[in-house]
Amino acid sequence: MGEGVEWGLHCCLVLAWIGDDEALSTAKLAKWFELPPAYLNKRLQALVRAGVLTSTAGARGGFRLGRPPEKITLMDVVTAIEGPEETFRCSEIRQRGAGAEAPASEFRHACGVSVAMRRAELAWRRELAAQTLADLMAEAPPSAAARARRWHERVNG
Amino acid sequence: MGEGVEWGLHCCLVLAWIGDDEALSTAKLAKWFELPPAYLNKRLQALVRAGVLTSTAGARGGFRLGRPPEKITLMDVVTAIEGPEETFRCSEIRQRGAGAEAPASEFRHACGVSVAMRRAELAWRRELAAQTLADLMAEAPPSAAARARRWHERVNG
DNA sequence: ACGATCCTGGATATTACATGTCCAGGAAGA
DNA sequence: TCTTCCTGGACATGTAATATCCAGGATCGT
Repeated sequence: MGEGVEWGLHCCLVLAWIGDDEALSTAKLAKWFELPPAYLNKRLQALVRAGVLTSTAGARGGFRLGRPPEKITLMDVVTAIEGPEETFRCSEIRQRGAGAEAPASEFRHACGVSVAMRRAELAWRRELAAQTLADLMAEAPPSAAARARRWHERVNG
Repeated sequence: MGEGVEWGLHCCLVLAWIGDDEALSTAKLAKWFELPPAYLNKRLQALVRAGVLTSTAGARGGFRLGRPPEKITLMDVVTAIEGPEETFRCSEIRQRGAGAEAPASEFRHACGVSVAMRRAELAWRRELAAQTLADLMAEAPPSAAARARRWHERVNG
C-alpha cells in the first residue's frame, strides 16, 4: 500500500477540522505535513475525481470536503487513491502449463484460491467502509483539532 | 500483492493432493503451472523457511507440505511470501512539518489513522487465518485433485 | 565410487511501478 | 491585470518485484 493513503486520510482529517467555510491549498497542506507539494496535489486530485473532495480554482481557492465527514469512509479514500483493483490478482495459473490439460468444464466455476483470497479482501473492505472520517475526528484528541484550526486562521485567515 | 502468493497457494494445493509420500521438485511444479523455475524456487524456499513446506535435497528430492493441510492457513502462506510487515505503513506524518508544533503529550497515544487502518488489516488477517489448505481442497472439484495425482504418477512415479 | 538429480543462497540483470518534479493552460479573487 | 491556485500531461528518479545464473552441497540410484 502506497503512502498516498496516509497522506489522503490525514489531509481529509485536517479539512474536516477546519470546516468547509474555507478552502486549503495544496501548498498549505504540504507545509502542514512536510510533504512534496506537487506530488501531494496528484493525490488530492484523485480524491476530487472520486468526489471525496471538491476543489476551487483561483486565489483563496483550494480543497474542501466533498460531503460531511460522516459520509466519507476510509474505503472511499483508499479506493480513490489506490484504485479499484483488488490487491490479490488472480492470473488463472491453474489454466496454464501441464495443469491446463483438463476439460474446460472444470474451469467453469471460479478458482478456489481466488475465491478464498477475495473473501479475506471483502472483510478488509467491509471494515474500511465501516469507519468514517467522523469516527476518526471523534477518536482524535480535541487539542489536535484545535491546533489545526488555530494554524489555519494564522496562515489562511 | 505480488503474484508469489498465488503461486505459493496453488503449489501447496498440488502438494496436498499428491500427499507427502513423494516430493515434487521445483522443475515439476514450474512445468505444471508454466512458471519460471528459478524464481518459483525462491518462493518455495520462503515457504520452507516459514515451515509451511519441507524440502529434501538430492535425487528424487523436492518439496512436501510441512504439516497436514488442516494446519496450514492462507495467512501462513501469505506471511511466508509477502513478509510480516503490515500493508499500511504509518510514517507518522502527523509529527512532521507545521503539524509537529504540538506538545509531545499529544503524540503519546497512537495515531488514529494508523489504528483505523490496522483494524481493517486485522479483519483481513483474521479471515486469512480462518481458511486452511484443507478447506481449499474440499471446495475444489475432485476431478482436479485426481488429475494432479495422475500427472504426478506419470512424471514422478 | 560415481553420476545424475535437486535444494540453497548469493550475485546480478531486468522490468514495473511508486515517487517526485516541472511546465503550460485556465479559472477565480484582489 | 496581477497573483493565486487547480488541472493535466510529460518527464525524471528511485526502489521493489520479477527473473536469471551459478557455485556449493546433499541425496539417490547404479
